[in-house]
Amino acid sequence: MILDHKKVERISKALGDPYRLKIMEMAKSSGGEWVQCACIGSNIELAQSTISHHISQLVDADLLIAEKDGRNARYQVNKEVLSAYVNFLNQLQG
Amino acid sequence: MILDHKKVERISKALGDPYRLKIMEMAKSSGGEWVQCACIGSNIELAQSTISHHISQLVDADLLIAEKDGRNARYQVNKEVLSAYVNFLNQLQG
DNA sequence: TAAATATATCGATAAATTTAAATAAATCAA
DNA sequence: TTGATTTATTTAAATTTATCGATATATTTA
Repeated sequence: MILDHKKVERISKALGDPYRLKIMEMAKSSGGEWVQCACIGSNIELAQSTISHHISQLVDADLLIAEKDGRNARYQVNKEVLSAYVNFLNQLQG
Repeated sequence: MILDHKKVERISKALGDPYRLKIMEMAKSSGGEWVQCACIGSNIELAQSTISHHISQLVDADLLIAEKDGRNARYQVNKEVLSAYVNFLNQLQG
């Protein structure tokens, strides 16, 4: 998968925030499993609406894959996009 | 080299702008050689002060190594930091 | 059906970022 | 030394982003 500049910008921006980095790490530490939105909320000291907004940005950047389960939502790291982003960065090294 | 979260945030933010991405690519395409600041300026349609500001952000994030040569400045991609950033991202894949 | 729960969206405001004009500082060249 | 050149800094305006409270939507449970 090849990312265009707009996409790389979107991903970088999404990763440029401490709370969103924390969310990514929580999604990762679940070892490939889905992470509940509620679980994220209980570990970050921000309003629920703010957390929802942060998650949206990660999903919009395709860094997280979202899934609805009844009234809950759960998320997973999108390894394919992350690895395409890494490829772009490696190519930046010359 | 291991990057803390603050550093990762700083790097991501620096990469989250189209002009700064363009600057990084210009620095890369020089094949390990130094790129003149003036060269960057002549390829980006922004005010000189704005470009200088963008470059500062890349240098502050340690994505670019800066060197002064008389009244000129030149830059190089910091491969070590870029690769540490890539390591962080890979580790995010679980 | 009604109440409770989980998440998303909207509107307002605060904070941060982007941009450029003006200016400063340093160096080069005549 | 004087004037031109290159880059950095300062300041201010415009734009974008972050945050939260209130509310909406969808779903589960009693």
